[in-house]
Amino acid sequence: MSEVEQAGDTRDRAAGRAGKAPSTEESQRVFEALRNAVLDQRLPPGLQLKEQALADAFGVNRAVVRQALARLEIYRLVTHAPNRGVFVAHPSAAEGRDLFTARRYIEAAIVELAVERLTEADIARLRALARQERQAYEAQDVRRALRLSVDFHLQLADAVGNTVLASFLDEIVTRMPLVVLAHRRESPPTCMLDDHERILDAIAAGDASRARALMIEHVGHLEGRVSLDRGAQEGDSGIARLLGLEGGGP
Amino acid sequence: MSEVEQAGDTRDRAAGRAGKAPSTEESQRVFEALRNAVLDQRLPPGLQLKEQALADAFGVNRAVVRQALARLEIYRLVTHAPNRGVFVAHPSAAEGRDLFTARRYIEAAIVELAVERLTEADIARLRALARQERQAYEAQDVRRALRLSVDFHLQLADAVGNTVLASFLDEIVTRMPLVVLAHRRESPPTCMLDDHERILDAIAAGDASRARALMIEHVGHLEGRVSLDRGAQEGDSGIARLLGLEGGGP
DNA sequence: GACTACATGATTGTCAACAATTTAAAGCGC
DNA sequence: GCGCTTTAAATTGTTGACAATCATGTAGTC
Repeated sequence: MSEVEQAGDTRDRAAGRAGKAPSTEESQRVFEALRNAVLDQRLPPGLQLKEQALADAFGVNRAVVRQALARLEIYRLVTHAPNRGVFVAHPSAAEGRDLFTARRYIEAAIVELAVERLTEADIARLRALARQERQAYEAQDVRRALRLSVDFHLQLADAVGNTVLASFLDEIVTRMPLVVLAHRRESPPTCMLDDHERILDAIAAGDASRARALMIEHVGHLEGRVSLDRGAQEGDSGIARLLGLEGGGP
Repeated sequence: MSEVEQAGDTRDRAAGRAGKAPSTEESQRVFEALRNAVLDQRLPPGLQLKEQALADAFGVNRAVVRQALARLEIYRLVTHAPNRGVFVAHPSAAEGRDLFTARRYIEAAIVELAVERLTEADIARLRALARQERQAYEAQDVRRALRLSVDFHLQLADAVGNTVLASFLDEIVTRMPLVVLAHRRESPPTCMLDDHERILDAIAAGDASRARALMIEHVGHLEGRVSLDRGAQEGDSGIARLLGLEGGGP
């Protein structure tokens, strides 16, 4: 298995944690495909997902697609307008803020538990992952780096062993890409090349409060990449964004 | 159904937070009915939920029931065995521990935010709720008290205003009754008559760390009502419990 | 008597056709 | 040309029937 499949592997395991449900197996396949598309930011917010088109594309029945879409809706990845169809979600700024706030608490809890529960093997594995990620960044392969970054967070949660917290984090990171797409700012990314490795250092050293502080700071770096200012572009239907009319201050 | 509908009001609002999805409206109804049944501990873990029977009972199509069951599965309220059916979930001791651990972190986060964000009106409303709950306890109406207790936690999360954390707490408290059913211990309930009111006092006083400590202690009281000892009855199929053969030490 | 093989009944999974609703466009009067 | 009504296409929502799978009970054999 090459590197791409390797990343895909961990992602499927992560998906398995949040939405274990092997429902009908077919709908599971469709669900994960769409979910991965969201994670890779291939689906623009607001896009309509038509049942028949998806059924044809996946070679399945409309009922199967319907079930997959229903699950996507529960994870807030799509919104369902009765009698009109389902559309890729367009999270509001408020929703984005809530997600980041929740993420800070969840990730803080995870690193706190990580200090107690992680084995040497876990740390070694995560270190390798973080190294791969930094190499990808240095090689300008942003796509792969982003993927590895997500995998790092999910695998850390996985290693801690709390299935509930892991599923919560999984839901959060799955919804994040849509927030980024909807509220991206063109400012340069804040320095966060070795955030993950420094967090691992603190965990390995058994320094819970430092690990916690570093993780919260790290989430802050991520949040810096989007603009979720209160009242900025609240409640618009997205047409302004689609036409590139955003960014104008009040 | 007088009482049921009464409590159903606040409960439905809580459900609306977690699973907004008005999918087909019909399946929403079925979903909430089953969810409320779990919350009231009317469904014994392990019970099979047959599609046709539910469809007849609710006067809807099997497809509608199917959709509702799929959502219940995502919330881990039921487990789905392919080609065999869905059964009321039977959470393991490990799952119960994970739920309580996660709950401590989530509730701690909520009270921390509550100190900053709650208005006087919020606190007054919650105080009234807590008082009702204590009166119910004193009147020996355990059922109603339990219901009001759940409502207190959900409404507190609601008042804080973070939809993500609120939905996480909602999922946790919804799954709790099954844990209690599966791992109840007959020990007397620890004193927690005025836990909620004391937490409110700390919040009103702006004492975040005290509110946090009280909430964590409160969750500890709740956890004391079940026995989730490691390795106690791990992985059994539930037959021992059904026959009343549990409780024998190793 | 215990175990295996088989037949039966029940339940879930899949599917295509039909009905209801909405969106878009064409037609028409002003 | 503009606005309203009517018509048509496209899409979602619903229903029932059919196929696949599994549990149960029965007969047969060692």
